[in-house]
Formats: sequence, C-alpha cells, structure tokens
Amino acid sequence: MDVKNKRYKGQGIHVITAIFTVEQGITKVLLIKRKNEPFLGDWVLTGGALYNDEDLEDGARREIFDKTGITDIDITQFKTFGRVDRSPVMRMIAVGFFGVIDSKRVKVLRETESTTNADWFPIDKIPPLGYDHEEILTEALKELQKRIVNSNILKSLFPDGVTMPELQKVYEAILNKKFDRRNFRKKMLSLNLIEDTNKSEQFEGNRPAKIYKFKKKIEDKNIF
Amino acid sequence: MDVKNKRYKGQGIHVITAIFTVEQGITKVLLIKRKNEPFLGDWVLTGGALYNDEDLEDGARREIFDKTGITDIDITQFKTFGRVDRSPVMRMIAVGFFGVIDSKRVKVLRETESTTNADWFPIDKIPPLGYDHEEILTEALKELQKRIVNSNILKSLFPDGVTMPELQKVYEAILNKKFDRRNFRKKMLSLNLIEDTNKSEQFEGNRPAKIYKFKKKIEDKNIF
DNA sequence: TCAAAAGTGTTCGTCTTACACCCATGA
DNA sequence: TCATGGGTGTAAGACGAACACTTTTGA
Repeated sequence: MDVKNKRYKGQGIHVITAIFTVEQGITKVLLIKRKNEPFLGDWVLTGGALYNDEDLEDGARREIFDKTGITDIDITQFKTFGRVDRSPVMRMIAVGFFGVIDSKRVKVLRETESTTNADWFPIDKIPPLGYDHEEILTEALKELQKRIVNSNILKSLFPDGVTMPELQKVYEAILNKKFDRRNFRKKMLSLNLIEDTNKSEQFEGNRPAKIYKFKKKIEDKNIF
Repeated sequence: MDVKNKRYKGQGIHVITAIFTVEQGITKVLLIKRKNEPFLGDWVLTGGALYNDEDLEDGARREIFDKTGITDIDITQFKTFGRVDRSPVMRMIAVGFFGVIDSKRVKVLRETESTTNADWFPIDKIPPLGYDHEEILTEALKELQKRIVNSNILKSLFPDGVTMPELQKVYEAILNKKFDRRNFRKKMLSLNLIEDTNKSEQFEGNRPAKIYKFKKKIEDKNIF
C-alpha cells in the first residue's frame, strides 16, 4: 500500500457510543451539545476521533470519560458507519458502540458544568442530531433490543443487584412490551444471566423483593 | 476536530472480506497471496484499503472484484478490528465482512493468473495469515454460523436454486453438525427463507429432488 | 386485618425431536 | 425388482403462554 496515494489519504476514525438508561419506565439516551465546528450547537452521541495509540474500545471509553465523567461502563461494538459524506471536514468512518448505565452516575458531572452540555433524551423525543448520529442511534437501539435478551448488557445499570420487578420494568421499557410477571421470572432464571443473592430489598408497604446479581460470564446459546 | 493533530493523523481503513464456500461437505475460505510488502508472500483474506470516494461495502466489493473477479456477492459487515499494531505501516483499522459464494465462479480468474495467487483453504487447514487476519477469519466464521440460520446469506451459493439434501449438506458443513432429514426440511420451510419452484433435479439412480429458491427479502424474527 | 405487590405452581397449547413408511429413478 | 436416496406423517417430549393462589410488609 502506498501511504501517500491520494485515494486513501486523510482518513480518520470516529468512535461513537450510544449510552442508554432507563428512568421510570422511559428509555433515554445521553446526548452532548457540540461546542465546536462542524455541527456547532447540535446534539450528538458521545464520541470523537480515535487516537493513534489506543484500541477502538479504549478510545470509545476515553471519549465517554472526557465528555461525561463515566469511568466504568460495559460497551458493545455493533456496527461501523462509513457514508462518504458523513463528515463535512474529511473522510471519517465511525465505529459504533452502545452501552447501558444508571443515570444517577452521570448527574454529578452535568452539575459541574456551567451550562448544560449533556442531557438524557427519551428515545421518542430525539432532537435533530449532527453527523449521521440519528442513523447510528436508530441502529444502536435495534441492536440493544436484539442483544438484551441473551447478554448481561444491563449489568452496568444495576451494579448493586436488581429485583425481578425492577428488571422487568427495564425490559418492558427497552423492548416496549408488557410481560407476565411469573413467566418473565422463569425466563430470566432459565437464561442463566443472573443469580440469587440471599438479600432482599424493601419498598413501601409491600413484600420485599429478592435481589439478584448479574453473572460475570455468560455463554452463548445455539439456535440449532 | 483539528485535522492536523498528530494524535489522529495518518490513519487508514481496511475493508476485509472472508469469502467462504462449501465443496463436498468441506467449508473453505478464499485466501490471497500477497505480492507486496508488508507481509509479502503471506496468505491473507480478500481486502485492501478503502478509497475516499466509496462507501464501506462498495470498497469491500471493489477489492473482491480486483483480486478475484467476483462481481456479485452478498456480503455482511460483522465487526471492526482496530488493534493499535495490526498494521506495521501505519495506523489501520479493518472493517470486517463475510460472504458465501459458489467456488465454481472464481476458478476462471485463478486460471488466468500466471502463478497461483488465490486459493480455497479448508477452515481447519489454514496457513499462518498476514496482519490480524487469523483473528478476523475466526470471528467471521463464528458470525457466519450465528447468522446462517435466519438469513439468506447462502443465496450466492445457489444462484440457480438448491435442493433440500444439498442445502442440508452445506448447513452441516458450516455448523459442523448432523441433522435429521425430515426435521431439517420442516425447519427450513418454517424459516420462510426459501420457496418451492416446481422444478426438480436428477441425481444418479435416485429419486429427483425438488428445487427451492432463496427469497429476496427476509424479515427478522423476535425472540421475545 | 387490609391493601399492595412479591413469590410459587399448574395447566394448556404449540413447537421441536425422534422415528417409520412410501415414492421415484437407473441399473 | 432392487438398491439408493428423496418426500411425507405422526406420536412423545420440551418449551412458552395463560392463569390462581399464597406470602410478606406497612398502615
């Protein structure tokens, strides 16, 4: 390969992450208001240019930290976007990730900024986004919905464990569907993603719910 | 973004495709012998550098055509690889694709070359590969196995239609598993990927098998 | 002791799995 | 008419969907 060939000179790589959360049964995504050209003032997903000395996932994590203060989040690479005109500055392709996190963990950072430059948006009330981030977001949500069933993607949402009713609400929010309490529990347990702790949590005036924890490792299932 | 910042200057993009075929019950992958540095003389997957004026999939297709003469092949993007040191020349990331094709369609090109520079290798007899192509190949095969069930990826293998027994042999080769004839047929028909033509094909001394065709469009299925 | 929400078990129907028989062809 | 392999049906088991009752807590 000839490094100086004009045909592939001046290319760059974005690492973009759609960070989701669920608050009171509403699925939301974290958006950042751009402070530079291009797309100054527009809302975009978390992300930026990949450095030469970092792997893709590390770059995505660094961008997340730089722009939101979030340090530990599980992210999943799902697709790479490369429309020729997706960036007006130069030829950029974007490696897309998504992750889910407890929204309480990012509030701190937002309050230290003088003006709001990051906020959670319900997925059905997304403003126009810069670059091709609307496309990335749409596909990220689809992938989240596909993969949520057979993985522990939601682990970051519940670092201290979760009860079945809580978990069900999150699944219902993300998949936009209602489930039967008893069957949901059975399905969850059969998927082998979570395990019983012997603790339980109290709500007001109700029977306490058992707390479960996401397992570290999960094995893939075969369809055939 | 500052275009001249050293941190992200001099990046490039590979588009790499693992092209699979099945011959006599053996899953094989197409490898190319490199004629330039780096990795001169090593076997690698089909691919190369993305041009600035083409989309990712178009670039992958162009590389396939340039190096094998194959014009129409369905390819699927599955993962992007970005280890910092994956290319010794400069910082390159590789967008990975895979596809399946009838091996008869590439023989022509191989014979026009003065020396063999492309060949099919059984997936359990792969030589050492240049770059990180061993990793890409491993993951491509995994993805092929995952997605083969619910998609018409195999369409390119059978442009003129396929019989159930043929199709079963291909599934068994790729998934490395045996299936019951009758249940395989039922499963295939229920997946709605193929449709009956009213033709049938003859073998030697046997009852002729019905010919089926892959449908154009397929709809995703929900697990929940 | 009552309301509210959590936990558990059982039945029904559907889809997958295992398996036996019949059919079309060339020799 | 026989061997070979392709096509079809059916019964048993596994899995998911629908549903009723008991338990724990705070008021």
